[in-house]
Amino acid sequence: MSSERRKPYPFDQIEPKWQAIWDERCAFHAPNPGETNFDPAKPKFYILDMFPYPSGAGLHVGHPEGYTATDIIARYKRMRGFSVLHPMGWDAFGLPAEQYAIKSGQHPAITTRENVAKFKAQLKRIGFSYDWQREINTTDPAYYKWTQWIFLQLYNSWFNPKTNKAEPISTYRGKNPDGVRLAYVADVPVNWCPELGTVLANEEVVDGKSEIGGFPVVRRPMRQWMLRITAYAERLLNELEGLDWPEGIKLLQRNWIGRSEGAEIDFTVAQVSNLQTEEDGNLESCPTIRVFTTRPDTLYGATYMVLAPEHSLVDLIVTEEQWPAVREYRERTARKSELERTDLAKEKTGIFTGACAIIPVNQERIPIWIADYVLLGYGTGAIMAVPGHDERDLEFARKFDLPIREVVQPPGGEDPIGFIGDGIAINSPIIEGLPSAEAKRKITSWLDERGLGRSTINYKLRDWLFSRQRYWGEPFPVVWEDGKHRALDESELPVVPPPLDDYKPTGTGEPPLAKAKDWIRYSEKATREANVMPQWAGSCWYYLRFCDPQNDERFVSEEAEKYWMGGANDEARMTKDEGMTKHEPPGNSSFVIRHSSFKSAPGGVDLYVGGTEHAVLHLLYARFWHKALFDLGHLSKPEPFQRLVNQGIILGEDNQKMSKSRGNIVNPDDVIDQYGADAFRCYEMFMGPLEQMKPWSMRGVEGVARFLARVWRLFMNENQAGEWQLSAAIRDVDPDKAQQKIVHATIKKVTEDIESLSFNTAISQMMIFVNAFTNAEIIPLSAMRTFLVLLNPFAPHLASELWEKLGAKFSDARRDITEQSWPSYDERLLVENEVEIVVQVNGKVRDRMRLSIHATEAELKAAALASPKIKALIAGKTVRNVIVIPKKLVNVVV
RNA sequence: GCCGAUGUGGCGAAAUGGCAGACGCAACGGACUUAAAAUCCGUUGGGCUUUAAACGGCCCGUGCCGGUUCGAGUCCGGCCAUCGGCACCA
Repeated sequence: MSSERRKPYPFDQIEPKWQAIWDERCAFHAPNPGETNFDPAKPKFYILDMFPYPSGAGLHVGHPEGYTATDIIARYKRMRGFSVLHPMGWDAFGLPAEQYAIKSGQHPAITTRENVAKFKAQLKRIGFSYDWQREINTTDPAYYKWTQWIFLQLYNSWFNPKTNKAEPISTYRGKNPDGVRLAYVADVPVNWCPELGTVLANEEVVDGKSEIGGFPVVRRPMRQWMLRITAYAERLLNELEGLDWPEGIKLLQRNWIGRSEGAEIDFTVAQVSNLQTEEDGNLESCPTIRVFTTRPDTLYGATYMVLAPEHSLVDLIVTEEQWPAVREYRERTARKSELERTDLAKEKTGIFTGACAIIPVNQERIPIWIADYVLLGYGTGAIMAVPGHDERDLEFARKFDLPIREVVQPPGGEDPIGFIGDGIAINSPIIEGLPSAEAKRKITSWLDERGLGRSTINYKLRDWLFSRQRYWGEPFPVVWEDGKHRALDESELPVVPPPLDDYKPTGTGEPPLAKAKDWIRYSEKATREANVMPQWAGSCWYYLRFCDPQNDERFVSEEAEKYWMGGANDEARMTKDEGMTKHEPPGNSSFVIRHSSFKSAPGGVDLYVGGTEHAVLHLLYARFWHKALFDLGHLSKPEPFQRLVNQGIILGEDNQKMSKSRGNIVNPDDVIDQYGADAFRCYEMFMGPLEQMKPWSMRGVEGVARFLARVWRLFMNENQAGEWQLSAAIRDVDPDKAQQKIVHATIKKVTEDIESLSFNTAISQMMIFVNAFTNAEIIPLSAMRTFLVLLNPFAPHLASELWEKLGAKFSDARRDITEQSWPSYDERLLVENEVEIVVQVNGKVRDRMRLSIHATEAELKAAALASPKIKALIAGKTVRNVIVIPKKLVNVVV
């Protein structure tokens, strides 16, 4: 462009100016207890964004969506007298920096530093009111020292089933403490990704390929660090209840945890050819196979049994003649990658072992098969197959021509074969004629009495695979000596990884750190653990560190934790919000801050905003760590995040997901260059409901920018010389009645809409306000001041500047707008004397009339029936009913 | 297959069971201007109709079908479509 287009208002000067002022004054620093300026009378409010991974690509418009929402609330809450904790940091360990290091040889720390600087500059440009003194970085040794410390807490504790909580390992009385630690070592079949040279967690594998990069993944057994999250399955499930999270997210977590009630049943193996060689002289005690089932009432319907191919008893029971086929099958399944296993899910495969099992209730013999549709990791890795009442078993039985037996009579009289619901037990002597629920109970206790089974609860949730064969992550504070692991002492933290000449994976599964020969050697006898922690580790507890980010004595001081994450302040917060008008949109309860729940709120962070992609993993892992630390007495509440809100994805202008390949990515910097940060913020919020997916539109940004320019021109005129000066129309006079009304209506609407996170409609109301004043000859100062305060959370630079301009002319100005308190409204000023009443005939609007709001039902009815239009419509018909809704409408039914 | 979310003008959307489409975009018309941009004012769901023109009047309309109700975008039942998650979990 040859000549720069004139800006509709000078945002390019205003915005950097105020950002510099805020920075210089540390305007948004939240003091901790004990710090000067700390005001114990103020209730706290902890509002948190999911901190980003600072990628080389920089910020995209999706990031600031949630960040803008939280910034509005943070600014609003401050103006309502809260002490607001609103921090930002960097989740900076991760693969991209490491892969760049592999290519360039540059240490990932350098890449990370550059990317962080870029992200931070971009965020600052948007004018977010973060407390930058609390900035943290997961790759900073001062930070990950405490990540390692938390690992030590897990390592040094166990889950006591009697107390249902974690306790120091010293309270464990058993023989094998290493078998019960919350952090333990196990040889597990893992998802090995040869391309990345690392192991991936199940959830990092999508369709048999790595989530990052899309490389093929195969199963391979390896020694790994695991975290015993399964010990917390029950609590992670039950304690969801007290959280103000979207129901959908809670459901996702419930399904992920996957609790199911059922029974374990022991089956004796009937023919054991190899037993003699395996266990000499102990022929009497035949092995038993334990199965898990949710339908013990279908025990009589079991016609065969299936073990997972990797099941340890397979070797023991397989017969001589079946041995080659079984071995071949096992090798074939082991070779299958995850991808093939899911792809081939359509067709069931399996092989007979030659052995038989005995049904404990009737001594009947059934064949034992192995098949990969039975998973080793779930239940006992073995099932009793009831093809009559299970789809998978039915498919398998039909393919291999195994018998099918009916043992449940469906209630509706449909075909029992393939019926999987509850019905009446048939062909089942012990429970004959009982409904399924009762039959389950009876047969389970029958088995229990005879030591043949027991009721059990199973979870889909698996223990957390916690080690990675990478460089750019937290090293474990662990050494190995004589094949045994040993934790380092707290005093040896942080364990800092050495720089390497070459960050390439070794390809053998050995982590890159193994190359650092000097570092690995811990002492004469001991060597360091060479694995590192996964990226989740740092993000599992960052919200705690924000409470006290510089502490080098503790991961967070007790006092700070208690204040920001604790409940001591709940009362005060409630009182503070009493008297505020709230409306609860029905069926949308997740939108509303439920102040009534504060008293018993289990969570510490008051509002946590981020994307749905973290619905299970991050949120579940963080809850797990939080509970363990809570059990060990380090935290005051059992849950980390009281209220959770997910922002929706922002699509490109073409309604497609933004991506490089589609070329539809919108860069926030470009938007801000052209329209300013305030317009960018307001547009992000004006697009639609926060939680909804919605497409970007540059035209839409323009519209919002136009609104802000109208705000500017409401206050400012251009003089002959083309300079902006405060409008002479603004005078210190009382607003008239109509103006009064719109001021208070706007306070009410904006306040309620911020509380319910309906930012789009709050902005609409402010547009209505501005439209109403645009052509006023005299603009009352007080109305403008109120308006600027309402606008401030949304467009803080513009509001600050105009507030300052008003202050320069009118001596009543008191400090910056950020220090003003939020206005309250007077409901009485919103009430009109007269109101329009709609008159309907059979539910259709036929007339309207203006009546006093005090008109009685009888008066309304009379007025409606007296209307000429209505008279004409109901002429010759009998009025059957008249419904009167005071202040609203009259419906005449004929 | 299972679970969840969503479906309203040309577009983004709004609507405690009570006037569907607030607010914004786009479009069109007007004012200002030598002109354009910017700005300001107005019109704008579809169809039919009265009229010289205007004012008006009527019908239809919130994915589809049904129900509850004086009254349904909203509540209930059944379907369809799109998006997201899970996927042999016994």
